[in-house]
Amino acid sequence: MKTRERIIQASKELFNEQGERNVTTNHIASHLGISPGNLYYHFKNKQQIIFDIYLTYEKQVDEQLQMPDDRPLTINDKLIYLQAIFKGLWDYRFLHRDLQYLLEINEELHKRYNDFFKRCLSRVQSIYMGLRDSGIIDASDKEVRALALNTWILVTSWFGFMHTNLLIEEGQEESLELLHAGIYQIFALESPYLNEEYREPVSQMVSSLGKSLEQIMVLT
Amino acid sequence: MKTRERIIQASKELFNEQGERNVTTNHIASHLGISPGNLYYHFKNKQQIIFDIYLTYEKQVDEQLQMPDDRPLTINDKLIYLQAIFKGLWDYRFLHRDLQYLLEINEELHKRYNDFFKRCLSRVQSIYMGLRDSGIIDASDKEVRALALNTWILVTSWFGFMHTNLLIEEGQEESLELLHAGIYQIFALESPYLNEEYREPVSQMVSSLGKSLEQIMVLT
DNA sequence: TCATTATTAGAGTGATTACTCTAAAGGTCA
DNA sequence: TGACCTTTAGAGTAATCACTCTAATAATGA
Repeated sequence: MKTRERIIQASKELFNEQGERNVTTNHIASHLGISPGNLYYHFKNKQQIIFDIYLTYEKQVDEQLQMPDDRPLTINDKLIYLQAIFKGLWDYRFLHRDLQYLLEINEELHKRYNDFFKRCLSRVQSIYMGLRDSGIIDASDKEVRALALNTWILVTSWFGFMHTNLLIEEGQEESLELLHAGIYQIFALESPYLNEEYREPVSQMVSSLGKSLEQIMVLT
Repeated sequence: MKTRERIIQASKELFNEQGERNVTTNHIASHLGISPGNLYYHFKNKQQIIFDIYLTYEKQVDEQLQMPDDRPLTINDKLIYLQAIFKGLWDYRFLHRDLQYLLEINEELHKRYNDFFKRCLSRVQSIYMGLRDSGIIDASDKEVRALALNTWILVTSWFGFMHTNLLIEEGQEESLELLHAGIYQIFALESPYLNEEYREPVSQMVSSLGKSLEQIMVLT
């Protein structure tokens, strides 16, 4: 792998594990066994590394939120959306963790993120409207808009919430379990709008994923 | 006001306005026109200032979430809860903004916050159960628990969301408007569980508060 | 009044950090 | 081979920050 690419990869991992604030450019360089000079040959500053990581994140989410244009949405589609989005959030969790600061110090990133947010919100709304067209949920346009926004906030805040409110160590096993708990919470958000005939199958599907947060919290 | 109290006040304001990361102890001291030595005479370090601010926040929320033990809950109670909580969140918004980092560097704070969270979640559940006892909402225990958790996450993430996704300046007018939009979103969260006869009055009450986020976002 | 304690000023310090500069090494191609 | 461009090393630097130290001043109380 090219040095530039290695820097992006390593930075992403270190930022995720330790938080952007705790990872210096010298840390990144020494983690890769390269010199600070080399790092700054490839990136003009730390912000640019972050910006480049963000671009890969944005691209990934944009692809994940595509709607199938040839067929109606199913409840399984919804599950796949959520799993993909939560996985992406996990892989780039430092972004949402330090978002306020990162946007504050980089206006270009802030603008770009704002456009991204609007696009995402619109997509989430479309997904819920797609589910309505498929007869899976029943909600007014106004309800769909409020639901989409609440979904967005909940999803993007999920790992932050987990980290602050439960004593989480960085372990694959646990993170996966808590990811499922996040999906569970999102389904709880939309479940009141589910049409009668879909309640049981959706409930089955969600509970087969893993533990709910409720179940996890009893244990901790 | 005593110097110690002035330090707490000024720190809280500066942290809120600029973020804890951007406010140094020297900033705080010079903002108050006192020497760094003086500041460190009253507090052994920056963490202790934060901890003391946190304690006032915790105390305030604990008081706000008391249930009336002599009468059933009304929809107006719910509104008052939300207004108080959102106001408190605004007054201490730096805490939730930098929560992950702040808990990470101070184990005592982390433990204390964890207890606080559990207590709050339990209170929010009680409030929803109180509303159920009053015949205002209709939801199973399981639904109430999921609803309470989603409410908590949404509320504590609200100002962070606002700051990152809308281009907000620090102005009283705007902040108040966005506070109302937050209340609007929370009511959207619980509205599916409202009993038929309360839908109209609640909807009236909420819309009389101010603009929804939807209305605000069109303008920006 | 005077001794004692509480409060304050302000210069200073060691550690950290983002980033720079120069020169060397490696690769490419005529 | 040798000219030229790309990549790398690594010492260094200016700025910043949390915090310390000493001595002066104010408050308190016998």
